Amino acid sequence: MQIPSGATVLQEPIVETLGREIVDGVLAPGDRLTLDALQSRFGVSRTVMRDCMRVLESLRLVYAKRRIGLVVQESRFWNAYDRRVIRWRLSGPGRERQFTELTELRVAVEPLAAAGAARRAPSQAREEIVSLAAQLRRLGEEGDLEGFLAVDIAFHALLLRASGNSMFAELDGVVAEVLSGRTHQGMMPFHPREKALAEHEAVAAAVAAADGPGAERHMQVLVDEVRAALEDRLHDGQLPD
Amino acid sequence: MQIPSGATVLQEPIVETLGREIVDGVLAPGDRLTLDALQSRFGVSRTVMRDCMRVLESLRLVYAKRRIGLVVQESRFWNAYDRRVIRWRLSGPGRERQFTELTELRVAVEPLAAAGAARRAPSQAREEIVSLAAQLRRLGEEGDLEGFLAVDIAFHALLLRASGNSMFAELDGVVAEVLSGRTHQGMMPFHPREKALAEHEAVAAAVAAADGPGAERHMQVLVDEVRAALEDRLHDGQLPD
DNA sequence: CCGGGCATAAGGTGTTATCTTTTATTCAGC
DNA sequence: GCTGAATAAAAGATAACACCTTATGCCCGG
Repeated sequence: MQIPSGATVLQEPIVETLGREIVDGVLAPGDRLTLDALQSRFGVSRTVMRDCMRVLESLRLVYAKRRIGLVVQESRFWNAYDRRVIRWRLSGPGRERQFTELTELRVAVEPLAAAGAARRAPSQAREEIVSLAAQLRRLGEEGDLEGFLAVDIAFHALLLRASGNSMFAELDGVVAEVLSGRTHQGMMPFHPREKALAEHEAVAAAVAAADGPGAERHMQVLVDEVRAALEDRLHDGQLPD
Repeated sequence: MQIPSGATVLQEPIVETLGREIVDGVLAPGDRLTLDALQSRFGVSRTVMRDCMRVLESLRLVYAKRRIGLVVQESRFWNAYDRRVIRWRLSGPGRERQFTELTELRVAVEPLAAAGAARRAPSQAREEIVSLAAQLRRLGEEGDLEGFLAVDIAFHALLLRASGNSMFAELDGVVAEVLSGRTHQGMMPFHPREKALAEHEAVAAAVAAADGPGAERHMQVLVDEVRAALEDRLHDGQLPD
C-alpha cells in the first residue's frame, strides 16, 4: 500500500512482532484486536493480515471470534513447544522462567533419550557420538569454551535425534538453547570439569555398546548436576494460581 | 462455491483432511501440491485454501516455494507436539509408534512433574490431588474401569498442570491419550492393582506434604511399571536411518 | 556433443473490492 | 426489569488482478 515495495520479502515479520508482543505481555490475554486495526497498523492488506492471524491462531496465541475480533489467549493455551514461542519467551521478560522450565524438561528427557539411543541408534550415529565425546575432552582440556559449547550441543542433539523417539528428537533445539544460554548469559556458571568430561565419554561408550541402562545412568549423573544448580536458583515459592 | 450452504462452518475440515493425509503418508514427503489443484479439489476459494496451507505450514507439514507449489515435509520437521499432529498420528497407520513414543515421553516427564507439584503447587491443587487419589482407590476396588480411567486422567493431568512448568503442563492431553489408549485399545492390558493404588496415594501424600523427592520416587515406581511393559512390546531393532 | 546463459511461464505473494454470516449490543415493548 | 427483535460490527468467503521469483527448457557457442 504505502510501500510500493520492490523486494518481496515475506510479510511475516508481522507474525514475529505480534507473537513477541503477546508473549511479552504487551498484549494481555483478553485484549481484542481487529483485522482492520492491524492492517492499518502494519500497512498491509487484509489477506496478509489474515494469513498472519491464522498462524498466530495455529500457535494458539489468539483465537478469532466473529463480531469480536481476535482475542489474545491466556498463556496456558499457547503451543509451548513451538520453536517460535520458545524463542519469543526466551527473549522477553519471561526469559528466566522459560529457561528454568526448558532446563527442567531437558533434565527429565535426556536420560531416557540416551537409553533410547543406546538401544536403537543406527551404528553411524553411535560412532559419531563417541567421536563427539572425544572432541569434547580435547576442547575441554584446551579450555576452548566456544568450541566446547558447539560440540556439546552437537553431542546432546545427536543423542536426542538418535533416540528413535520423534518427541525427544524435536527437543534438540531446546537443548541447544539451554546449553548456549548456560554458557553465554552466565545464567549458570559453566566450567567443563573432569567429571563432566568423563561422564560424556561414559554415555558415549554405553551408547556404542548398546548398553541402555548404562547410558541412562551416566546421563542421569550429568543432568543431576544441572538439576542441583537449578534448584539452588529456584525460589520454590508456591504458585499464586 | 458449489455449496451456497446455510451453515458457514469454518472451512478448516480441509486442514484436518490434508493434515491427516500427510501424517498417514497418503501424501509423501516431497509431493507437490498447488493452490489451484487444492482449491478445485475442495471447492473453495483461493483465500480459504491459502489460510489452510498457512496453518499446515505453521505445523511444518508443508513448506511453500514459489514456482513449485506446496511441498510436503519430511516427518522429522513436523511440529510433533501440536495437538492436531499428535491426534493425526494416533489415528493413522503410525498409531502404535506414536503411542509408544508418547508413553516414553510420559515416563520421562511425570516423575519430575510430580516433584515440581510437591514443591510448587498451590494448596488447593494439593488437596484436590489427595482427593483424586482417594477416589482412585474407591473406584479401583469397585472395579469401575471407566470411572477409574477418568479419575486417573484427572489425577495425572492435574499433577502436570500443578507442576509449575508450562512445558510439563502442556502434556496433559498427551497423558490423557496414553492412559485412555491403554485402557481402551488394550494396547497395554490394564488392571488397577493394589500396588498402583498405593503408589498413587503415596504420590498424593508426598505432594500434600511438599515432599518433592518422595513424590518423584513414588511416581517413578508408577511409571517404571509402564516402562517395563513398554520395553516388552518394543522390538528394540536398530533404526534404518 | 556438451555446457552456460537467457527467455518463458508456472505458481506463490500481495492488493482490492464486495458479499455473506454470525452475534454482541441496543433499544423498544410488554 | 426482563424479553425479544432490530442494528451493525467484524470475521468469513469469493473473485479478479498485478507482481515477483525461479524451475525449466531452449538456443547458441565452444
